[in-house]
Amino acid sequence: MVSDSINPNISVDCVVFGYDFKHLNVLLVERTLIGVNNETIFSDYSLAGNHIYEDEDIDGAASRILEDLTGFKKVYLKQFQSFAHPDRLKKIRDQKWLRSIGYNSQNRVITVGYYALLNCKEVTIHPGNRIVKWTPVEKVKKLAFDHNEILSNALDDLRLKMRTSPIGYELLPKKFTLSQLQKLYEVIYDTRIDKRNFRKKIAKLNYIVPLNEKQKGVAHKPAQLYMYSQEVFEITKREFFDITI
Amino acid sequence: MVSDSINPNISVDCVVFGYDFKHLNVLLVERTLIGVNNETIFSDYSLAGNHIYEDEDIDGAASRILEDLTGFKKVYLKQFQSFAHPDRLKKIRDQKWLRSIGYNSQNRVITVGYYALLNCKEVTIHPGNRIVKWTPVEKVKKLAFDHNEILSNALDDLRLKMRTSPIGYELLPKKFTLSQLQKLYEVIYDTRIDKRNFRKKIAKLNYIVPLNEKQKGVAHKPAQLYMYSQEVFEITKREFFDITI
DNA sequence: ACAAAAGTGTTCTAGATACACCCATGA
DNA sequence: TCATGGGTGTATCTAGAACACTTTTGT
Repeated sequence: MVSDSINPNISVDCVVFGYDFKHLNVLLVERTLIGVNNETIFSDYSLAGNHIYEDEDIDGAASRILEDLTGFKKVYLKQFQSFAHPDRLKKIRDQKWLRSIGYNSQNRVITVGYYALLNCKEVTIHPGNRIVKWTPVEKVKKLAFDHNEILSNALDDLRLKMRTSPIGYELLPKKFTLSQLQKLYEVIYDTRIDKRNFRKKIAKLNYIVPLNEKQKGVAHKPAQLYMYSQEVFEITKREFFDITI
Repeated sequence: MVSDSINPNISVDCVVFGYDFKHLNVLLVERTLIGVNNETIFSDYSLAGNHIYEDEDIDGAASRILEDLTGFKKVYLKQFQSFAHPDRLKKIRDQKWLRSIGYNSQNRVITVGYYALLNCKEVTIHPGNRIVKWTPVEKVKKLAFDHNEILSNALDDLRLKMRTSPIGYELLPKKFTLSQLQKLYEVIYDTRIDKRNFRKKIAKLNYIVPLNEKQKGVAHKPAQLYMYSQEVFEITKREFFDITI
């Protein structure tokens, strides 16, 4: 399928967002530079990213990188922005790192940013030989390259996109409760929502479908489970005109 | 400032939108391939685009391309999507064209898509030695390369963006009437809006400021002129939570 | 029996929609 | 004086906001 020649000028970076019912997390990959005497020169984190193959589409490259790192395929993945500042890989530690892994550190590299949405509890990460960790987005420290900027723009785009399309469900398990959905909005927009008003609003959306099933094994009244139906959404959505600002 | 070495793998394409109070137009550049006997092999249109210089940022490259073509600088310009399909330049006529202008037609090229917003009546295009024309977006025929796809995605992004940020004003002159603004929304969303309701809505937006000035020289009651104030918008905007779908 | 989250209704306010006539100007 | 687009108000309906108690389960 894919040739073994990579394009040295084009890479893809994936911001992998995962929701665990408490925080919005991002999946970070450890980057540790070891010196000749086996000492650690530095250790920090980066987003999941890599160069693309010459005969590979970028959407395909993004899924490949995600599958490589996590072991699963069917994940919501959206291209949101490209980053191409000539100096984006020119910080000293980034240059050292690039040379250590055998790259020509003088190459101009444009990276295409994607974000992935998934539910932490529904998936298991198979990181191969890399060390990865989930970090709540508000606790992320200084990352490799321009990855803080990439993360921050991904978050902005996610917040915007969630207001105009039903993508929040990608961060939840197939079957979810209304409280889990409400908490998701509260976490992403850092706000509080009234439970009764929220439920009235959701009740009007016919693409959020109640199932004949309740939560089990919880130490309180078990909640009704719901699913999101893409099919119902497609059929019932309508164009609207609104100057929301 | 800018070195003379271009990056053969990275280009920028600008979708230049212009509003003329009747249509949303896009600026197209003629592409004519002339044979050895001076016969026209084909003639069609493309978006405004070019490769970037090695030491140039892509935002800078986009403004440069826009300035080259139109002769003006201060234009709203937004990156919206990158296009990187391996076969995007592989159609026969595109290959012929690339060879005729001295490019290696086998190069893999990723292009970063931008759109520009301006008012046709407020600007004069200085296209240099190129032939350009404004075309209403709904009348655009088959374009060069993957430019129809780029245009169509730019339009989708513009329609989405206009719902959540005040960018429509970039398509109007500095001073505009409420009817011109209403018509803009009607054209872009292909819809009809009730005049009284529209005006009530606008009246609530304090960043659309009435001026002490009216239209002149029109064969009917002259309209009140308004301006958009970015400054007022920045100060009065507030975050909002909304599941609009 | 207690702790924990689920689930539910009413009142008030604000915004959306539908709709028709008079006004100021240039030709 | 006519043609053209500018400008205005009311009544109805729908959606948003504020607010507190009972229910069901596991421990």
